[in-house]
Amino acid sequence: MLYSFEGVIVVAGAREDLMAAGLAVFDRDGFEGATVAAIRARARASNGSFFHFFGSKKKLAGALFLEVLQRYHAAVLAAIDTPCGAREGIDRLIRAHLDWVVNNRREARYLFEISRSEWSEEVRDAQRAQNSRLGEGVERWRAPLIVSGELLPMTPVLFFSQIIGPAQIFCRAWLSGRDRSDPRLQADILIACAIRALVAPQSVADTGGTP
Amino acid sequence: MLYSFEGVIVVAGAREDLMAAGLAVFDRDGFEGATVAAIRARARASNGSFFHFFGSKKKLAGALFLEVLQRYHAAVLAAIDTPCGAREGIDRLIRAHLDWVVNNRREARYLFEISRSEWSEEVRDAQRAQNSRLGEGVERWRAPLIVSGELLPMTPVLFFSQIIGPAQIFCRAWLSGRDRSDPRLQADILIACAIRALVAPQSVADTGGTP
DNA sequence: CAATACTCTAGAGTAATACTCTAGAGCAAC
DNA sequence: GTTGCTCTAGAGTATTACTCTAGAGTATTG
Repeated sequence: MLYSFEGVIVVAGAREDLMAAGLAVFDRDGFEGATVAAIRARARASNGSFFHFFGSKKKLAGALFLEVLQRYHAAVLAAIDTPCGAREGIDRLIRAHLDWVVNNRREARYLFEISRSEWSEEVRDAQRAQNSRLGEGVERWRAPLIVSGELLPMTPVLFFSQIIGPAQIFCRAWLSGRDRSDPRLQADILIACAIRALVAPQSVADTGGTP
Repeated sequence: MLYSFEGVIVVAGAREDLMAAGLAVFDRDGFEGATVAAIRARARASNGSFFHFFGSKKKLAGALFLEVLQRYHAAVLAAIDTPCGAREGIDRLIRAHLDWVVNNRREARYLFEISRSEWSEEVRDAQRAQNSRLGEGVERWRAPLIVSGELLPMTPVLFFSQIIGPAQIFCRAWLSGRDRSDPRLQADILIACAIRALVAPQSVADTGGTP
């Protein structure tokens, strides 16, 4: 079913309702606690509909995972779609990650906490494809900066691990409720550490680091 | 039941058998796929025994989580129990983490992949207590190095996020099977990045970095 | 229009499984 | 011997993921 809402084309229908309901129920009850009945009820869909669109609870979870992953990647890529230097890009990437997690808590909780890695091959392949597309996007921004000597040379995964890894420690603590303080409060210091780890020394001196 | 095996006192019995069986079955089938029947069968314990010791499947999982967490923390703390400088300590901490994950794949998979944060308050409190004990241990090593100016001053959690965060990206990819290559291959470069992020600049020059 | 095929809805029924309950064996204390 | 406690045993129950059959709605084709 297609209709427009406030000028934007919106896709709705039982399938989309079920996925939205799934996200909500997974967030409230966790993966184990979430029952198909609860998801069906929230989406006002019959049992037949549920198993027509998704063959199982796990397949719904897999479809949801890929959709949320896509939205997350889009948010990260959007941070560096306009050209910028090494420090500026690192700043934007880390802030994009923190912002997305805080502004999309439900989705982030699902992506990083609730969803398990017991996906089917199909889902895993799609995940790999998504990951490499994200990698390519980041590389388009990063490669020239390695050539110009602003960024230290390293593998794409290692670079990403330095950007996202430390931030994720705070995000996971916040998402699980273990820590109440907004992870964005750590943005400045996380960025400073990442710049020291990733930006070439002379470049640090050039642009003038914090005194 | 207590008996000694090769000179070491070993505790065994239905409770321990069930926990070991739980770890094995969770590793093989994931949390969802693991059935109480499978765990019981592997431990050769009756249904009554299972629910006598652990009131539910989740409580077994919680007990297992705390036990594995304790072993992991012990391994990390052991890395810095003998005095050492900033660079040496960072090196040891990162290697200890990577080594533990690779040498205890089952436990690591359980800790970082399978077990989720849907624990009871009791388990979460115990987790917090464990975490702060780890934090204290790390601080005993770190505090003097901040005073002496070798390490940059920052909060304990931020420091830990820089040590563990990037390494975890590789460990999770390896644990999930997404990436086959041994995460320990990244040790040197992860350590180099962490040193740039955490060690005071003059100290970097002093000790002579890799050319 | 009629016939057909296809998508989706509906809900009763089934099999699996986490958990409960009652009974009792083994053992220690007194 | 009796009592009390810990642990074992397994039959029974309630929940829940999933299957199956039937049919309504809708597009397609002759």
